[in-house]
Amino acid sequence: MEYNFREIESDWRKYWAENKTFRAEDNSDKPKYYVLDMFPYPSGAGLHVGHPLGYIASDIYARYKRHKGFNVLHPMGYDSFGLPAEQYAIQTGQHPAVTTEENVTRYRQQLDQIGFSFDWDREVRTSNPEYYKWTQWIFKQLFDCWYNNDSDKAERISVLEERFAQEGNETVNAVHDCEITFSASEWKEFSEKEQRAILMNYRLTYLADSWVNWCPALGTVLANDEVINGLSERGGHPVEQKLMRQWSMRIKAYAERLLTGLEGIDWSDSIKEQQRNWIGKSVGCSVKFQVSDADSAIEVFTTRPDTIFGVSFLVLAPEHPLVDSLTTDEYKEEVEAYKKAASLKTERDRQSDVKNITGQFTGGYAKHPFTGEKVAIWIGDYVLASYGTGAVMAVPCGDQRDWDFANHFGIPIKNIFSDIDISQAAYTEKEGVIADSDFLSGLDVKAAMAKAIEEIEKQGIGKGKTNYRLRDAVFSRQRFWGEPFPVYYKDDVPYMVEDNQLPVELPKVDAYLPTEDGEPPLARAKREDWNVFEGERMEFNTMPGWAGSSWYFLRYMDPKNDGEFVAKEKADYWQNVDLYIGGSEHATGHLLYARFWTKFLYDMGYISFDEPFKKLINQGMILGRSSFVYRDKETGKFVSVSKKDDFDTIALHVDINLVDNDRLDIEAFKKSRPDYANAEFILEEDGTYVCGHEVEKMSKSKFNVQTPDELVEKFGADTLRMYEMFLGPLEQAKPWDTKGINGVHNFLRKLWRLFHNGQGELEVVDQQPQPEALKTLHKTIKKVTEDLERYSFNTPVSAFMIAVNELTDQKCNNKAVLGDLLVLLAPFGPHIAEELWKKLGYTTSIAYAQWPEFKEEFLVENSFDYPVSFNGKMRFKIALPTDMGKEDVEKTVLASEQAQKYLEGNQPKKVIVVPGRIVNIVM
RNA sequence: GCGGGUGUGGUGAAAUUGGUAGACACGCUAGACUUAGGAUCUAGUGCUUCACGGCGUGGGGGUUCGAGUCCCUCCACCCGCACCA
Repeated sequence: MEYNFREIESDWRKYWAENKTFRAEDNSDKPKYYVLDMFPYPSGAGLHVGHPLGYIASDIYARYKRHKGFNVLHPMGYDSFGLPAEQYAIQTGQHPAVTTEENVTRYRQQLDQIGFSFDWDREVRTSNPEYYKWTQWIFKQLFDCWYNNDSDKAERISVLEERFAQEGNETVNAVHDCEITFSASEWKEFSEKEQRAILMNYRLTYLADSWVNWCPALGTVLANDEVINGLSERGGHPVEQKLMRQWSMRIKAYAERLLTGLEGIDWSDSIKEQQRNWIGKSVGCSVKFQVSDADSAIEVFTTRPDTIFGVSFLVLAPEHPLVDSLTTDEYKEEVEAYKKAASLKTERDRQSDVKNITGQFTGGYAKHPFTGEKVAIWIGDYVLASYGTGAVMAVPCGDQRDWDFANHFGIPIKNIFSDIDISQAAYTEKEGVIADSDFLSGLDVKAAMAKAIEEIEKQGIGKGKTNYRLRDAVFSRQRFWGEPFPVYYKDDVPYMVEDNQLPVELPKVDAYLPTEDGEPPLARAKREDWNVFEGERMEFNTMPGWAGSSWYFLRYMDPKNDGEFVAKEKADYWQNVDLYIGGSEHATGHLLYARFWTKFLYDMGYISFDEPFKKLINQGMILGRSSFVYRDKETGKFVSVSKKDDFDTIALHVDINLVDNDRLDIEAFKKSRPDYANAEFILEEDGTYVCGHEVEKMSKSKFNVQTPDELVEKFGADTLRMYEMFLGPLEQAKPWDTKGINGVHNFLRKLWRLFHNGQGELEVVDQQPQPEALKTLHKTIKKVTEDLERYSFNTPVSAFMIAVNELTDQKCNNKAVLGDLLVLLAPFGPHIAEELWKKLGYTTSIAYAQWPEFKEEFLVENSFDYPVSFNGKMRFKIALPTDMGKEDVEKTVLASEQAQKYLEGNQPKKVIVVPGRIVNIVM
């Protein structure tokens, strides 16, 4: 019987589904292991070969862990809220839920044919009301909490209210935006509305007027991680700054913990570094500069308090609130003009205009806090309103931007560094000796910093401070297809919907566009269209894409629980994700938000771990290999690649399905489009048309999309799985190339033949294995096990090929050896492994067969492989027991016949021994 | 500018703690066989040389009996961040 993968694979998939082979138990004596993929957004395009790459790797690992005796949780679901379904809805009027349902069905079909061992009973979809009920509930928890810096965790807002009532807010060490201070009695005097407005400044999710990234083309605001170089991540539309009343998440509260938490998790340096960058911690201090002719003071943030005597001017952001009051009449016009020009610049303009130095003197002066000298106050758009205090003290001798600014405007530069020349550039190194600086003179930079902060604090003009670049995350989207907020308004004050009324479901709307007044689509819903309606109106915004994905890994533990987002005992059993696989594009988005929410839920005692993903692997992107034909502009003929330079041609993408090994299938090409029916060609000498090629991102428009479906049809799922792994290291980006897939397919055929005789009948013997077969087997056990333990998925495939080649040469058909080999192979090619396993006479699925144990004794022989003369050295490759010490190896080798012959009675100069390996004898 | 990563045959890539570089596979060459299957089998395939040999892991230098691997330095490419005070 031939290797009939089609029949085998569909049979086994049916068997697994019917028997729920991969169901994870919530209670088990076995140790748990949680393997998770980043769940996909079910787009209309379906899966291409790049999507399953990570899923295959995680599936291999999950199956491996089952063989190793773990109770494995390996679920899958859909991040099913999102923009494309909504855009489609706007165009066609079809409800996004319908589109989403269709796409999910298609995804499921495609996923199913690859033979994944998901526990589908635990599937989650973020757009299901039973799911987003709990997204809304978590939002409510965040609303009901504030961050206490003293206990360094989130606490209930009721605790805060009590403290306000007892001591006011001055003694409360919270992360907040509250600009006023009040006493206990004042607090009690406030109306409820006033109290709620104040509390809003403390809540972990809050409604406030904030400067947000507004994308007119998408008609919604975006979070910072959704904006790349001033353009929207989706669609690449321009983004502008706009002041809007929006919900935000006070992620800043967790900045320090998000930073330190990175140390304990096993993620790649590059992702950790990206998160560190994004959080952007800088340690320094704040300093107040008294404005000369006014009562006000300008507070600046600096990381170099040691250079305070080098200050020669201050620069404020054009948006700084004090600018207007500082500006003298003389400069009013120029300052206004500058402010206007700055406000017209988009984020993108400002970034691309970095080298252009601009600024404007305000006419105002401040007093240097130590020298009392006059310090000119400028405005400049290189100072960002949103970072620090929106004002900087400029030290041209120690900061290149300040140096450039001073030189450009002819401001004198004071040098406070000993023996450093600053005539050509600023001295930005954080080492050296400070000079000409009163009490700091003679100190090195480090000591001067400490001393400066001490002095600043003593004088009460500032204090040591840590700043983070991380901004609070905007949480509202003016879209339809997202989670509704569990929020209603009464007297324009937001209130939360009661728990027992959740979920607030998406209401029916007549169109998915914003209203004429520019309100979000939900504003179209009538009162009766809402399943919950309270107060004067409901919240019209919806939550962003990352809301549902920030906690979904918890829901898999207890997907059907209607009373809690996850039962405590289930979360305690499963703990955090042991292995998480997905793309690196979520570094500063999903991966950061999920960590934030996990830490919050931990603070609240709902879960007992504060990092969601222990080990993270980022699979590389699979790129497409596009094919091109070259059309002569003059004649319209298609010119083969080697001759294209003789003509004036344009390159056209050609569907890769019409191309095999760069050779164009001319007949199929002619049929592919009516206007190609009479195409003429200029061919190669051998009469074929050879296409050009290029590596690009896989996309429909480039005709370079390879779907897994066709490959499964042609070669089977096992071949596809193993080939995707064989392609190269998981984490590396690589172009898709189907060329080598035959090699993997042939390997599986060869494996099949190993079990069968020439007539195609099963032929295995159940007796004592040959030593050489055992050697091959145990070599493979060692290799595959070690490789999987270090998450290497490509190298085991080669090991299998070597094993099968060797066993074929040995004509091995030993049941015990082949059985163990099948277990090793099962994670990679589960269908063929199951089939052959059954043929060997086993009645239960191979999925839980015990992983074979490596035994060194089968590899070791007490003999010298060969001695070689090597540049005056005698080299032995030996295989000796590893427990034999270096000295014993040396003695044994020297005593050997071969060595004696080489030495001819002389003493060796040196003997170098690597145990279990090689011995060099130097004469 | 800062940070992270990668450089190995025609191609994808292997290579424990430094220990025969190029395993395995694709492709290619020659041959065998056939029940034409994306078959199978045999031999070859880093460069160079008729050969002996020599040279080879981006370039240069170093440590070592021995370096793809460790150290220094330079180069190229990729990714992330970037007037962040």
